[in-house]
Amino acid sequence: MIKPLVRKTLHEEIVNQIMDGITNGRLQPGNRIDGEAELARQFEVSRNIVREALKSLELIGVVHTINGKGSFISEDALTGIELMRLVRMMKNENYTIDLLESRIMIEGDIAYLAAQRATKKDIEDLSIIERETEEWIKKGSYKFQNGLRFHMKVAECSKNHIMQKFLRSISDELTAQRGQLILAHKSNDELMLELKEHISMIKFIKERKPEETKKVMQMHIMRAMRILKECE
Amino acid sequence: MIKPLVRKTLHEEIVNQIMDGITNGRLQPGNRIDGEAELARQFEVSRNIVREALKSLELIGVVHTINGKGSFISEDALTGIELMRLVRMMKNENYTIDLLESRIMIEGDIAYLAAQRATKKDIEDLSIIERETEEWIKKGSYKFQNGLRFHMKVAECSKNHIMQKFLRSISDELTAQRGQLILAHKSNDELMLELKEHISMIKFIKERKPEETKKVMQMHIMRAMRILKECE
DNA sequence: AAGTATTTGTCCGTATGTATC
DNA sequence: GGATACATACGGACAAATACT
Repeated sequence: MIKPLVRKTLHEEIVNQIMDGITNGRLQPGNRIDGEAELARQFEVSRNIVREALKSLELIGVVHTINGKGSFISEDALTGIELMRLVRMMKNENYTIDLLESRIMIEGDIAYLAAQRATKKDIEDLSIIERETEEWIKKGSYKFQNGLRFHMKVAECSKNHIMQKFLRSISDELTAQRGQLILAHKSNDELMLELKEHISMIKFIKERKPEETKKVMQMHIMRAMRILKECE
Repeated sequence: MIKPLVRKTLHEEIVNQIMDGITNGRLQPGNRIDGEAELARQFEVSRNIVREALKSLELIGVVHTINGKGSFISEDALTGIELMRLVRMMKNENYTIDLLESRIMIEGDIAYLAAQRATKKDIEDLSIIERETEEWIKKGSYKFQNGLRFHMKVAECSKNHIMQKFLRSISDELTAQRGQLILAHKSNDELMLELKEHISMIKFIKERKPEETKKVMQMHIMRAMRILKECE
């Protein structure tokens, strides 16, 4: 067996230790953490290192620091930690299939909500996007990023901001991992077929048919999944 | 009008500027960022401040640093940024309703998958959890955290690690925000009713009935939502 | 193959602003 | 107001990793 040869940096080590402390209950939400100087002494590192760790944890809301008072474990520290681990998992290509499956589920839910909640203006916007996309395809200047516009607008129609942001993260990650690959394997015919599904969805949203909208959306994304699997 | 009086720290400002740069396309994935010394000169701050910002961004995978070479924008930098913004949104109590709705959707999906994929051992585990919970309720020693055990095990049955982690984040956040509140308003009768629903779900999972499992799960969570709304 | 410049990793000392009692 | 504890911020220094010649 070959060694992993990861040279962990000191601040990274401190971040992990604090996270673990919270996960296993040793550090409780609301508790004050020792001062920077004291932590530096305990970990036997410089204060700069402690600060780098603390500021990192602060960014994801695991701790919060009050000038002159000290640093405290946030009440909802676990949220940040779990989302942190979710980031790591999403970026690990071993979970690409889970990611795609998540997208199918989430987009289905979002489509369902969109059909219930889209305003008249929302539906107009969807139609405009669809027409523009059609022109781009015909011109041959279609880019992967264009394909996401429709999906993001549907997410907006759902009026659920959490699901919207989560879908955005998933899509960004999938794009980074396989965006070019997927697009390269899409013929113009396939793009036009996807466009027809878009139109079909707009119709169902307009008619307020959540279940139908959801089904078309899921079929729609499953094709991308099939294309992905084919070229592996 | 009164001033907002936000005293932003320097490293925070740098974090935001780099994030914005990536979002608006000025900084492209793969690009190298100027060295720490150079950035310190540009921002007119010390190197330590720059490092605090860079290490924070590294934790959420927006940049990665190689010793002796420099810092680079990650290919999937947007994923980290969007998940970062999701953390902020989840922690903002204005979005509690969106959060609960998300939980209803996600748990429905997870229950659906669980009914398709649970192994025999999974189902045994679920039964054990249910029996233990029943005893706790009868003893009167039921805690909110116990209620989550069943849900987390169902998530495990789904075999989708991404959805599992996301549900965990949502649940953690809801617990932090309203955990005590919800539990305080649950009578023993209500707890027993929930237990019956758990048993019903286990039955549907055993019989491989995804749609039914999903429906019970969603009803199950909607009751918590109603209790939440009642005591506002 | 060896040497030099660049860049990150780490530490130290010091000064200042802020909160608490 | 004064003392204390703490976070914020600065600048200098050297080691370790990397790149280039």
